[in-house]
Amino acid sequence: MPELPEVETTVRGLASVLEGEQIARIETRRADLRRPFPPDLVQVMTGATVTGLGRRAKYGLIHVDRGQTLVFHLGMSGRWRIDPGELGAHDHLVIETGSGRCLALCDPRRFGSVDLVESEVLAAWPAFAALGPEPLGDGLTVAHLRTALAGRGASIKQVLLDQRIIAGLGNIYVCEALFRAGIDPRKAAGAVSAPALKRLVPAIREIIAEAIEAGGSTLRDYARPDGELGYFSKRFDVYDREGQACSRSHGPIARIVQGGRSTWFCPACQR
DNA sequence: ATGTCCACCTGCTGGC
DNA sequence: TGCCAGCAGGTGGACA
Repeated sequence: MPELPEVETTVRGLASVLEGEQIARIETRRADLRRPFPPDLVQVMTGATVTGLGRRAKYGLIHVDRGQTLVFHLGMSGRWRIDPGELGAHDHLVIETGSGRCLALCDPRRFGSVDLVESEVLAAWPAFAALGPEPLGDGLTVAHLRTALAGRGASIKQVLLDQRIIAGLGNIYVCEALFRAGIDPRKAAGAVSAPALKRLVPAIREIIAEAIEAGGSTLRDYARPDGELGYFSKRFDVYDREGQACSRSHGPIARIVQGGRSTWFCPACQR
């Protein structure tokens, strides 16, 4: 699943196909993903011109000239296939452009979603209204984290997965950022020291920026929309590396479960 | 409010 | 070889 860097990579891939293009045809091939497709999706999008692409947190945005924005989320297993040729069982939404290009939203687990939102009030859309700052934006500061984490007894790992604190971090990049900042993922969020928060902010920015630069990560079922592989997965320090040697301390990477999800970290480096 | 658990769904991997 | 348990990038609802 796509975290922020994978969604950003996806959006850039889609932009190269959709920007300025007319949507000649759009087809839903089942009734729902996580939620039903919007009932007016086909009517609104057919014949519309794409005015721009965007991203907020892990959501991709396709703006059209009818004051509406198609908002998609890739869930755990979603990806867009560009000019797929033959459609498969998990290609649930298909878009054809005026110049004959084809896009298929493929999502085997169907944890993703597609919504239609009025572009003017996008920021007030319920799923967006509560989101925290973007990791690469001006809003992610030590002061913000200090306030947002104050008094929180849950582990820093779990709290950083909360999209209201920072928008767009997922399991991979939280693990990687905590490693880079040298913070024990089990530590209560409110007990993380000021110097540690000062390391955490640039650690998050760097990880996310490097991952976008590398074109996202490639795991079990993620690929860039153009079919090329992302290279960031080769650079993980801790994610999915249980038992392997830490690049810094050379001690073994540990795996624990927090909130039902795996956390990988180096017990020697992260305190 | 905060924290914890679990459901949603399919596919892959590793152990027996 | 085959089967089955366990696990996977996220979100959000139900509970204490």
